[in-house]
Amino acid sequence: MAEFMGELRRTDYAGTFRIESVGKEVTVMGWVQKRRNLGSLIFVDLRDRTGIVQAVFDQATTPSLFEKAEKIRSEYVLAISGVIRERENKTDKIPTGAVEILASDLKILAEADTTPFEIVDDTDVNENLRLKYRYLDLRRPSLQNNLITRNTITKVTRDYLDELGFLEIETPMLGKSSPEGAREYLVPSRVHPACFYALPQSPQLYKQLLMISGFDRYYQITKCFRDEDLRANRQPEFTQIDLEMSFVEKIEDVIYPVEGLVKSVFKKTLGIDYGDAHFRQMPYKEAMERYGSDKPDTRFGLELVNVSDIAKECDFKVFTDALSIEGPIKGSVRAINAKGFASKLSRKDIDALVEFVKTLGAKGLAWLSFPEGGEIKGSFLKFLNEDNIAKIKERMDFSEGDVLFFAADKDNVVFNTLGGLRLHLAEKYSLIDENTYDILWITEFPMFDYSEEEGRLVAVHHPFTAPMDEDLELCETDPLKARAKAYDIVINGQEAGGGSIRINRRDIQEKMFKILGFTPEDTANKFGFFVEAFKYGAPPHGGLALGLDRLVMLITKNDSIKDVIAFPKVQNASCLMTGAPYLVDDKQLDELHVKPIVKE
RNA sequence: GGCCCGGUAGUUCAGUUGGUUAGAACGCCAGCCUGUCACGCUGGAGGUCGACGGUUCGAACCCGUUCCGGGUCGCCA
Repeated sequence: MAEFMGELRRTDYAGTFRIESVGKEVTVMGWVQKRRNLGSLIFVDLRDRTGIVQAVFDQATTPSLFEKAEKIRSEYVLAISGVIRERENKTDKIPTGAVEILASDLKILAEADTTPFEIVDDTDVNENLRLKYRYLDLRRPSLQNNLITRNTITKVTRDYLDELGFLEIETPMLGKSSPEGAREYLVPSRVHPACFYALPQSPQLYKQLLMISGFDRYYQITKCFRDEDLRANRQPEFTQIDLEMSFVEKIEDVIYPVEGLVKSVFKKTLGIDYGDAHFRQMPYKEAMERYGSDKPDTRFGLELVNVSDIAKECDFKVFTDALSIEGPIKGSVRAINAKGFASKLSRKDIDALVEFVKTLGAKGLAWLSFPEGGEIKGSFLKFLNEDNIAKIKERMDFSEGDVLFFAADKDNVVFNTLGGLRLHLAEKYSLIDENTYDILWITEFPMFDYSEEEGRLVAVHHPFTAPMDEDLELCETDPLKARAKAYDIVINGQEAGGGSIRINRRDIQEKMFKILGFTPEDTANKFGFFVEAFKYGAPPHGGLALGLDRLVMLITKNDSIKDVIAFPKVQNASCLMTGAPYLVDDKQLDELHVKPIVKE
């Protein structure tokens, strides 16, 4: 039977004892990691969030206590009192391995059924089961440490931003649906039939309004919601470190303080000191052309090279067709050189890569292989003449041992294909040094993108993003070439955050709405209160949001966002532990004016 | 919505011409054991082979459907 704590109170955490602790009278409380019963000597490993300490129960000296200890099983909750003494046999497997507690009192605070899986750090238990019993999975030290690191990061963030005069201000969870952007979670209103709140995709509008209110520097560590499909690094509810600053105009006005924050986080969590140098900035165009991605992983090569001019001279229809594509997005032929891969890639491997790129939207992948001491071979060699090959060799630095991959299509498809291929190759052939952090800014994003689906221009960032001063005119004359004062911070090929300088001049804002095809009526409907606010004195402002979960993931070197969130959801946005979302009573639906689904 | 992968004791897995009573390891239970720390030794319990249907004398295995989960593409201003 479980007992009360009585007079016992914890004096120390289990993981804190060292050889210096010898002689100390202590009381520890925690869970049983392991019990080893040797007959008339019992060892109990007691675990709390700081670590494990061994307690000893000796039948010869404390027979009644020993009898009680015989009942102990894994994951029982115990209070153990005793004196710290040096171990006869020390171990360096745990930090407390030089000492142990000679138990003089024991209280069984809670018994425990056998857990559905063993609580050990290096587990290969199925994730579903662990998520169903998330509270048990969270007992594992690695997950505890992830959440402890997460706490360190938010603490450092608050300290750092507070130091710079930022105010933490909360904004509503129940807001108004805004039509652009990600799909929103909606909450039906009881008192307003047929009306819905939307959970925020981000506090974007509110934080800009706070600037208009004069709060000057705002931040918030807040939940955001997006009703889109999940990925390894994407959850339906996630946390952003969201900030906004007034009286900023250049991107550096925002970027530099954020760099300071990121550096502070890396220093306090990993001890990595980035010094005073700024993170490097790479224009969007360069990122796309060199890496085929706006979130490039620059820890390895395999860079893209434009070979359109050479391809134009070939008789290869795939190339010439791609190059004759007309429309807002032009076609191109680009290639990457997998240096030294000729011996690594069999014909079968290459065929697999061709299949792989088809999942990225490519129609195919042309290739040339130059084996050591052999002849060049490849999928379209017969369409190349001597001159073509010579030019390719020179442009691509193509020599013995190399394999070239060519993609020919619209630019966006080519970038996606080769960008995806280079990541795939890097991962498959371990080209990345996992112990380094590569941090850079991507800048000069385009203002607009052409949506084939809607047949119009759409804002790449959002409609309140300021254009670069020198591109103001381009917005009207050649909008797809206009660049924005927008920036993303990219860490190890992951978008860790992004933001922009906002438009605060009404004339420019109106121009943007016009280019996006919003009529004054549209504008009033979609952003009425927001646009109106700008009439009453909006300071120049800008900001950014960092994805806290992704930041914690990167710093704790986890591949899955679930590992850094206490109670995450699975791919279909359900929670395996609680069963959410679930059916509700018809009565509840009725109150909310929502009709139950009638099953046929 | 598309594509790929997975589902067999509590857990991780094995299980081929389709053929007795479906195995192993760990965990669990019991007994023995005073220096273990992956304790050891002996014994034991534990299975709707995800579900449904079909083929067959006979299905964990073959076929179909379906459910659950993972990854990814679309999507994510």
